[in-house]
Amino acid sequence: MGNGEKEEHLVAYFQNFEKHIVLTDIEKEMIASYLKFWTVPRREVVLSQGNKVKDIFFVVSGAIRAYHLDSKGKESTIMFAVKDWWITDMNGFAHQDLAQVSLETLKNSNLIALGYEDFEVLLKRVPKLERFFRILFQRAYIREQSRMLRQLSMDVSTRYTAFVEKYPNIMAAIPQKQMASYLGVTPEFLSQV
Amino acid sequence: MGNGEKEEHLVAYFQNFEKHIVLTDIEKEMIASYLKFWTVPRREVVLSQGNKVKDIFFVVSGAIRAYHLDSKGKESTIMFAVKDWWITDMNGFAHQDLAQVSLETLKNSNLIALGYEDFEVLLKRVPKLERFFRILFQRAYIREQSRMLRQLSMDVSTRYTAFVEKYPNIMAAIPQKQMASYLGVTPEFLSQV
DNA sequence: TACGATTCTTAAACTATCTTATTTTTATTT
DNA sequence: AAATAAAAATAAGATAGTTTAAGAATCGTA
Repeated sequence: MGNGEKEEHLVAYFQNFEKHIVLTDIEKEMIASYLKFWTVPRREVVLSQGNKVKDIFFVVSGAIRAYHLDSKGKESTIMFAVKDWWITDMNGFAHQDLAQVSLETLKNSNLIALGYEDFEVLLKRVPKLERFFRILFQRAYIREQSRMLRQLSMDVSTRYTAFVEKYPNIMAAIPQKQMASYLGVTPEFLSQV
Repeated sequence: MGNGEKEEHLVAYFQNFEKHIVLTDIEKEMIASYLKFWTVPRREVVLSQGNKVKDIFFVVSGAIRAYHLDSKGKESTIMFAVKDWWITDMNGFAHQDLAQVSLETLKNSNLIALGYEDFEVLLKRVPKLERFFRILFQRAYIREQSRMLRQLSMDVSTRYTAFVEKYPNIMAAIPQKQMASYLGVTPEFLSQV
């Protein structure tokens, strides 16, 4: 990847921060020095269930899915991330534990990775980032809670419709099979619905 | 409520902050000046679905349940909070929207309430709090994501066992009926399990 | 401590969703 | 463009969870 391309990706990265906080050029430089730029082909696993979680990823372009594989081989999709989303196994990342999910690209993707130690260092050196991630996690929490509410109170077809309305761009990026494992039903049943 | 009692509750409040950050006496005083001390009897609704969400609550003692009521009258329990937990309708609170859930005490409870405007002001005046709430929401996000994983990948009895192991103290505080509406099954079925 | 209200249990009939298997359609690679 | 692999649709029998209803146990308040 050329340097010009990296610059482009950095712009997207900082635009994301600047939705909630204002960074000086010096702060941006400092942050940039910790980042890793990944170019990943379609269907590649960037984090494997059972392994230590090293990084949190920002999706510059492409799409990623987080899924869990249980002992019977059943897949459960925990999350999708497209352009401008952050994703990792948050439990493993925050507590430096093993991953409960795998992360796999759905398309050729450009990611920006930030290691756990570097994340912690950056929060200390650029305290403004605490605010950014406070808002990010607050929103993530709200999203998950809303999802659980839909899961408990709506039937499959209503849940499907709600998801499509809320995230049309994600919808477009994924096969129905994975949608089913996100909604908690079999692909065969979703197909009928 | 006497002033000595309020002092006691404040101690619990600040001990909670001090799990993640260190506050000076001046900061504590400033924070305290924004707080509201509520004493609420059992089975009282402190936030009603459809109303504006004014406060975020810290549970000093007692227990609270957050539940949603759908058009068919079916209850879905979104969350329980016992001693030392924070609770509100986070979506309504953060976006100053209407509540999607009601909050009801399960026992006589002592709560500390913080209004939305005051919450925002405090984050500006005591920026350390951004770190505290970043960690709080990060953990809340992890919790919700783990719950969804259990919901998708485990059957009812495994989910029940997992919950009891994870939150034995919450378990003790709630009727099985409400547990069922948290797990997403009927009380009759949970009873068989 | 006793009354009324709430919660828990049990059971039978019912329904939504799952499983498995087969066919058709759509993507991806050669 | 053909060949191959993956995904979606369809259908029938199996199962997990629901509904309804009635009796037993427990809890909270008088």
